[in-house]
Amino acid sequence: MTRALTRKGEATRARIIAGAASEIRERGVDEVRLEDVMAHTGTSKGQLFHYFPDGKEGLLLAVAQHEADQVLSDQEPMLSNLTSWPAWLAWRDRLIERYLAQGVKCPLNGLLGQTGRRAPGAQAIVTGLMWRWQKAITEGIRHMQSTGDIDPGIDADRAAAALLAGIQGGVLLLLSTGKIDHLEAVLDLTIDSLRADARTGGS
Amino acid sequence: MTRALTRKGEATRARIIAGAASEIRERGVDEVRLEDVMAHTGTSKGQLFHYFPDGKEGLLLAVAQHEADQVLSDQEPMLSNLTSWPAWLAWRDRLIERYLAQGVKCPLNGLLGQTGRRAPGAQAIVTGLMWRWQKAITEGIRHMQSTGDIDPGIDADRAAAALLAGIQGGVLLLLSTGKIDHLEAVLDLTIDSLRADARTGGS
DNA sequence: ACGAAAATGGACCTGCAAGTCCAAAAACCG
DNA sequence: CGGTTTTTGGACTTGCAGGTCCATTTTCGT
Repeated sequence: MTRALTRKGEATRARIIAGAASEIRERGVDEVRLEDVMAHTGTSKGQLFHYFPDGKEGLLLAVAQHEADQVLSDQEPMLSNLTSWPAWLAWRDRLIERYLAQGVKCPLNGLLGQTGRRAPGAQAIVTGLMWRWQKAITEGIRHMQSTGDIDPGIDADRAAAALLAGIQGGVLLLLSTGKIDHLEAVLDLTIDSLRADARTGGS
Repeated sequence: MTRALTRKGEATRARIIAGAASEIRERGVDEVRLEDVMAHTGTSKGQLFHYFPDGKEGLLLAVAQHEADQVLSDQEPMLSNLTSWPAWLAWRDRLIERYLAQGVKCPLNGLLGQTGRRAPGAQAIVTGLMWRWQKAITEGIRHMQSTGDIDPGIDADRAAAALLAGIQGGVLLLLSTGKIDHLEAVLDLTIDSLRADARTGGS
């Protein structure tokens, strides 16, 4: 196979991805020229096309994957341990804190709308991210149902879908308005609603 | 003033905006060249820059405003008449129907992420759209509270913020995954939650 | 009808950013 | 070590899309 990557090469490749990702978060996909990436990572055009033969498209794809992974790992270990109400609140706090800190510089912003159009494969990456994300939430709900903290009658998948959508919309509105209020409202009200269902036994 | 626009001119200008909007919905902002707009609307380059002296940026801004208005007017008259539970469900159905029909060709997709970066003013347009949208929902909730159909104890603005975020996220996920499930789940569960609060009197 | 202002068509210019190419340097491996 | 492969630098090419310009036609107001 053509699988040949020196240790140094591996490092350079990683540096390019990380640098490009950072640059894109800062300025947006279509404001970032390959030249910017070169300057920011101390590389040459030859290197870019050496490690990403498909040019910008290939690079964007790699960046998209990098960012998608980051989004989830930033929520760990909370996201994978939604096993009690305090754990849910800790996860909530982590989300708020994270998005508040990053403000407008959101990797999702780049991934969706922008990268998605150019690189067809990026669509798949986003879909995969959402799927994994929702799956984690679903498992959290199921666990709470198994312990009786959430009414077993509700459809865990459907509830997770709604919560995930709320989060995405909250982040979107954070990007548009600069205010975190929507994200907060969604998280608090949705989680409250899950707790309420347990109390009232609403089917 | 330089305010001079013949009847014919007005028509041409409108045709350009409508055509550009359609083209952008179809292929995305950065896939649409001025040449495409010209071909699609039967206009010349001279006309484009005659009606939009700021070039592509100005045109995009006009398109953004056009699309933003469309988003809300598409929800009328339901959105402004959220005065009973059947009315809420009718609104819900209209939303589902509308977004199901338009599928991936979403004006918001163009407005956010893409137009937003290029034209600073587009950000303001999106913010304005969200604000008006949320205001309409808030008023719906307040009305239901006044008739006792929703518990007066809940924060109408906060609930509306959460619902709006859910809708945005639902649409976003529709764009990513092609499935309407998230939007449906958000609408149904959120509205159900509002009704439940009325029954249980949960504060 | 007629002069002024607006509308239209399209040739032309220009800058820029992606992509190509190759030659030199460094790393790898037995 | 020495041959081979990878890595690197950067000059050069190319295509294209946005923007400029102006000559011509149409519309408008009186």
